[in-house]
Amino acid sequence: MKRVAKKTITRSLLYIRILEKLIESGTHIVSSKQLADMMGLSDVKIRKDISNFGKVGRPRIGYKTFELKKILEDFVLQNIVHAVLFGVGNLGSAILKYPGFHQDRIKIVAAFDKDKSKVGKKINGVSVYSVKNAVKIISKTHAEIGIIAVPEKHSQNIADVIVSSGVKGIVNFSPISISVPEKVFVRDIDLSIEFLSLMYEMRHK
Amino acid sequence: MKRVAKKTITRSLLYIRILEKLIESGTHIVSSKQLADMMGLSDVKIRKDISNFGKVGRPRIGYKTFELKKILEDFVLQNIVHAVLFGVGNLGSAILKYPGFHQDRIKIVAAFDKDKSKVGKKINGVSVYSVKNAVKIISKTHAEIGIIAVPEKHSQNIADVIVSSGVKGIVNFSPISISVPEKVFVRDIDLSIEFLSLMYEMRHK
DNA sequence: GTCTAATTGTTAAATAATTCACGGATAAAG
DNA sequence: CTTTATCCGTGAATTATTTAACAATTAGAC
Repeated sequence: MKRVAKKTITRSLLYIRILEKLIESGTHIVSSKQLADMMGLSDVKIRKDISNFGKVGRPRIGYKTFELKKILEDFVLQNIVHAVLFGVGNLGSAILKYPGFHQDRIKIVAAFDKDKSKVGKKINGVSVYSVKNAVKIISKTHAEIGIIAVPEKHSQNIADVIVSSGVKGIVNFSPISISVPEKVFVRDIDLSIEFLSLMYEMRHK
Repeated sequence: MKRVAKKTITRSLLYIRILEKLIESGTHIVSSKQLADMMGLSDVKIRKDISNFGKVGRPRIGYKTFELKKILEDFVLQNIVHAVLFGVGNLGSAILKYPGFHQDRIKIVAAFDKDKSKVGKKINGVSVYSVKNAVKIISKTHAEIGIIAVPEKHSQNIADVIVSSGVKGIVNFSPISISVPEKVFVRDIDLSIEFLSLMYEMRHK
């Protein structure tokens, strides 16, 4: 199978989401231009992206929303993703309650915190456990992704715990780069950097 | 002035943060290799990035931490960034309390919510106002960035408010693309997409 | 002072992503 | 049945980014 560009993958996930909305609203056909307008992209980029997955559109008509969604899903999604969260502070709690995960295909199956007063509680239906039990619970829940939302000074420590549990994917919200074995993939979500780089862009264009 | 690559900018912001830590810990000199190890990058990429801003290192020695930080700051940062937040729900509250903004150069100067029970309160020192007063307060506080953390169905509406207030930068946390005039810059932070694209990467490498 | 090893800075090559240009398909009109 | 306007798919060109290769510099050893 041909290698698909990373950016094509993330855009395809967005296409799927828009297609879901279109289908829900009863739209059966959509053109690349219409999709482009909805997403603020160029139509040719959308056609190019889709072309990675076969010839699915019809000239003079467009794409069948349901069919296109199905094809994109087959290529870029798999089953529901199970994740565990480390750190039930302000950010961690917000993540547990984030509504986007429900409609989408992400399920947080357990949360961990050092704070004993939080352990044993449930937040948005997710139980909070002691970090000590993390490895055991991760293997029991078949979690595939670990989320780091602990204070910066504990991030590397938690990363080590996640790695030792065998999980191969980490979403890191702390503003520090964690070091992990090569086979473990990390996504850094760094709020400050987003703001500051946006500011740079605003100044320089 | 020569155009600097977008990715170089975001990495430079990370360099600044690491340099701050090094300076704080009393480190005066650092090599590109050391920086690279700390950040999980290649040393040549770091030298290439820095070379955009002049010849600042010394062969056989490395970079003076303070000097390098100063030079990077001069190029990629400006004064403190003032932002306003729309939506004081779970995510919005977490953003208001996010500790990374304090050390870094971002200050949230006001928050807005539709919910009357929230208006008038202060969260982490930031006052919550009615959305009706947004334009007025934005101009008074000289905010440069608007943050959208409202439920998806109100995102476009809030984006319009932000645009009408003259703000030229938006950080959008809602999982929907907002449409704004060309002169307004948007950063989408989409949690679901991060998880799902990470999952794709894990499967395909 | 000379040599050596380490480290920067830079040009060139390779890779990745986007945009352009246009051929091909086809629905709809007449 | 023919024409026409529209929309998809794609190879080529362009632009952006990373990686490789190596020349230049210099601190430190002797």
